[in-house]
Amino acid sequence: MEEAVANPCRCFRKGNRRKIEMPKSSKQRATLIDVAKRARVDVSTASRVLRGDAAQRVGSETRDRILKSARELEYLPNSVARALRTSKTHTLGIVVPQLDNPVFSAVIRGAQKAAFAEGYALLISHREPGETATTIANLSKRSRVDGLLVASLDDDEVLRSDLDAANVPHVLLNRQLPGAPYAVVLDSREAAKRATSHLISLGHRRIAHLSGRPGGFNANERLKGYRDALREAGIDYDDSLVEEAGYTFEGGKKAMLGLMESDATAVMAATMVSAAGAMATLHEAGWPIPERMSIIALHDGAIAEMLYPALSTISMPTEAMGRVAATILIRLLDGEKPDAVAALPAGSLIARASTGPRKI
Amino acid sequence: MEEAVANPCRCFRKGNRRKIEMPKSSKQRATLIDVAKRARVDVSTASRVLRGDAAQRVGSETRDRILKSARELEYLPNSVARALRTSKTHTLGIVVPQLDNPVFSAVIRGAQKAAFAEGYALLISHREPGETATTIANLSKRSRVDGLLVASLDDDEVLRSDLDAANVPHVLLNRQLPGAPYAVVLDSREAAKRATSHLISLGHRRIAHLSGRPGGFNANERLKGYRDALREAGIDYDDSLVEEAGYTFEGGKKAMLGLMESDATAVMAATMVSAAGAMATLHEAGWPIPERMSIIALHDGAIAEMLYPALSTISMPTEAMGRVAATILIRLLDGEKPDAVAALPAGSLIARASTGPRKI
DNA sequence: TTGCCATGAACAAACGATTGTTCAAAGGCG
DNA sequence: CGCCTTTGAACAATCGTTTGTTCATGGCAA
Repeated sequence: MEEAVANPCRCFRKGNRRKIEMPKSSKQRATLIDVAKRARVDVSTASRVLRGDAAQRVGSETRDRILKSARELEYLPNSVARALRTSKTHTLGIVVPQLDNPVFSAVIRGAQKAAFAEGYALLISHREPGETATTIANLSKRSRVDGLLVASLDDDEVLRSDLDAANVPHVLLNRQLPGAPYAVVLDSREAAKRATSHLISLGHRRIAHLSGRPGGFNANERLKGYRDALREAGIDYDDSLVEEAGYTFEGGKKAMLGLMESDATAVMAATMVSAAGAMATLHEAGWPIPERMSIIALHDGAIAEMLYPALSTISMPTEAMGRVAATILIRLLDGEKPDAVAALPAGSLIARASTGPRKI
Repeated sequence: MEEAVANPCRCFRKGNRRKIEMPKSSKQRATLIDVAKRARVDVSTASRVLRGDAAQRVGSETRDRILKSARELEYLPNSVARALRTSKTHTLGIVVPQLDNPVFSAVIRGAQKAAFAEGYALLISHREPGETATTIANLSKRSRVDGLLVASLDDDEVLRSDLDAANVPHVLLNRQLPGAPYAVVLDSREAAKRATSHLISLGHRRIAHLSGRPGGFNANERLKGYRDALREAGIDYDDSLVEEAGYTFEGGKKAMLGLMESDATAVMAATMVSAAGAMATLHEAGWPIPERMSIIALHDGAIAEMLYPALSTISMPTEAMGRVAATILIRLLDGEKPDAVAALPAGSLIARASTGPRKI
């Protein structure tokens, strides 16, 4: 019944194709076949010319005819057909745990730019914390993406098994995982050290740390940097000054509540968002920043300027991380053997109003 | 004959396939051919069963064999091949002007969820302000996406011609464009009215407005809502109190500078980001918020809580906008005729600390 | 018993590109 | 002047699905 409706179209198109040179209603995209037909060559020849196949020699006159024909028809290769034949989609997937965190926005932006520049598209997959592995696996198993850029706050084992199931080339973002070879990491340790040193140089001695996910790769690195700075300054490490805040506003708020019981005069937060939470708590309690409590965070971004007082930070090349990760992944897909781990240096101190000399 | 010599690889694989049931190194994904072979049916039959083709009757025994085979082989259809055959990629593209704006993050999240739920993937394209039309066109012309979700701050003509060039179904986000039928819009007018009314109810009479891109669809709507509220309260409209701030932090900062010359006691900002800029200026000048200047913004989000004082807002269903837009687009692609414009109601007032009674 | 129709499944042709192989003509060499 | 090597371009198979058609079979009515 519907068949009767659906059928004539095909037949019409077919017949039309064979008889008339340009049957397509200009709305219809031109295919390689159209180009070849118009240039009076075989599609294989047209393909080789348009792809710039060096192995095959083509007469310059023929070449010109094909090029001209393609230009006139505004030919653009159909990437689906190409993908099927070559089994490369020229699409990268990026998996992020939260979309509203400015850090991830920057990573996505960087990845997008690099991918685009290399002729790749970027598929985005927002993976809710509790969501199952299907997200990652689905993208790859149905061969929608050639490779994956993965940012995850999940436990090692969970992530590990997800990636195994996906069985697709991948580059980890700011994280290392035993068995997952490729990663781009920021020098969080050095950044944490610089942040802490800044506070020390302002005269602070009792410096607290709002840590990320305890046991996580980054949390450990940052803790190391924090201790490095203390050690260099001859300050004893006191683990009661380290409070878990995760990477959320709420986490920062709660953690700061605990820290206000201590004698800390300054805080080094793992990320801007948790720093913002800490500042909210301080405001509520009426503690002046930085007079009563200095605060500095890792990562820089627009919101650092929006906070009051403006947040001092150690900038981190997050956009570059996205860019580099995408580039590495593409190299990998091209069969090259890039370095397994790309370490990006920490950025510099951006001293704003949230840090000041110790007053008490 | 020569084939045997020249083509060893291919032949080997072919022969192998025919003899052994599961030649693939388990790393290799199973294809429909494998499933059919294992179930001893033709691939067309397998296809019809697995896709649930109602038009074709299949013996229940045969059906079971195919289903079982697919299960055992962990068959997942190759979406590229399917896309080639059906010319539907089951991929949506989303174009956004800025990735770090929390409003767009929310839209993307919503779109992602809805798309995913319908079996679509989401391709993201960050379109830098000055960037040429190629972004939009490239996604569609190479048939990578079936349709586009478009958020743009560009001028009507620019956007118009970009979309024309792309020639692909699209849904506009929070914007209407003559000639572009489908759009999801937020009720900015009502939101602006509510925000302004809130300030009026606090006793303010001289209320300034930080507007968006003047002449833009949203800026106009918001201005209307602002004037609606003033009119209802019997307050005269004074266009010297309307200052352009765009949608940026810097814009908000500058605009507030101008407003401080006026006798305004409250500000209604078009967006959180420009409100944050305005607050920064006030802080710099030492004007207490809300004592000397109340401020409220449209759209709610995490940063409203991070600002100091916490920003009062009229929440807007931005995530829903993404969700609805994706849903409409998919309906459209399914050949349905959804309503051209989906208007989402404004959210409610979230009164925080940045607005207070008029003091002077 | 013959003929016909429904049923269930195989056949085969696309979708638009890439790429290994073959083939005809032209050119060089002995 | 004929043979053999280049050179340039066509031929054809294939990627994994979908879907219009055809074909064999068995059951039923005439």
